[in-house]
Amino acid sequence: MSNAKLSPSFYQRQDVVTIAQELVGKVLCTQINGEPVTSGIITETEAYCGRGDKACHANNGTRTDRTETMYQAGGIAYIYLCYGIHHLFNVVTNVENKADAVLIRAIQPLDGKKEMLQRRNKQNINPALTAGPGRLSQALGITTDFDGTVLKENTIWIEDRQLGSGSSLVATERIGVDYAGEDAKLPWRFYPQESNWVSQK
DNA sequence: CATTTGATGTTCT
DNA sequence: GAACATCAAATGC
Repeated sequence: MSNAKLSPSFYQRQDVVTIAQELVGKVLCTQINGEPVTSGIITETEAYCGRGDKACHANNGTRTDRTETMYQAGGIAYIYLCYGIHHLFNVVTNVENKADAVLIRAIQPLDGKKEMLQRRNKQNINPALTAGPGRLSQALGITTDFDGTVLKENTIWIEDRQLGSGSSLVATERIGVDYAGEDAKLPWRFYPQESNWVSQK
């Protein structure tokens, strides 16, 4: 059962925080415009809940053209532009009209390292290549063009390669959400204790 | 080293 | 206009 793609039933569970924890160690893969597959181990995630979490774009039933994607059933990509420059990749979870999502903040490169270096205009493989939500999206060729894409092969998908869990997960406050008041303190950011591939240390 | 700043688009006031 | 789930380059020690 290695290389199993995660199925809709994985994403459509109710507890976005559990899903965020389980996504760490899974493998995010992309194949953009017929280019070689690029992939990496997910090393950092954050959970966002559409109900009672002020840090979430779709909190409190806020529906805009941008957040409409998050209200769809789990198992699709929610990608939006941050600070006018960076494409941030999220996995939509839960069922239709429950706007939960998991932000992927960092990966560790596996396949297609050459393509990732080209897309990032870098010479060497180090955490600056893919550790950070804007960085990994650029490395994998993810743009807002793929907002709402179903997570399946030949574009964007996630595999469970049964990689040993390695070290235990650390839970901390989320990054860059100070504006959310009390909700900014929720320990909904997860990464492996011993990984160097996280967005800040 | 740390801190500041410029880039840049979408959403909300 | 201001703020924003950011990054890289420039500036200041």
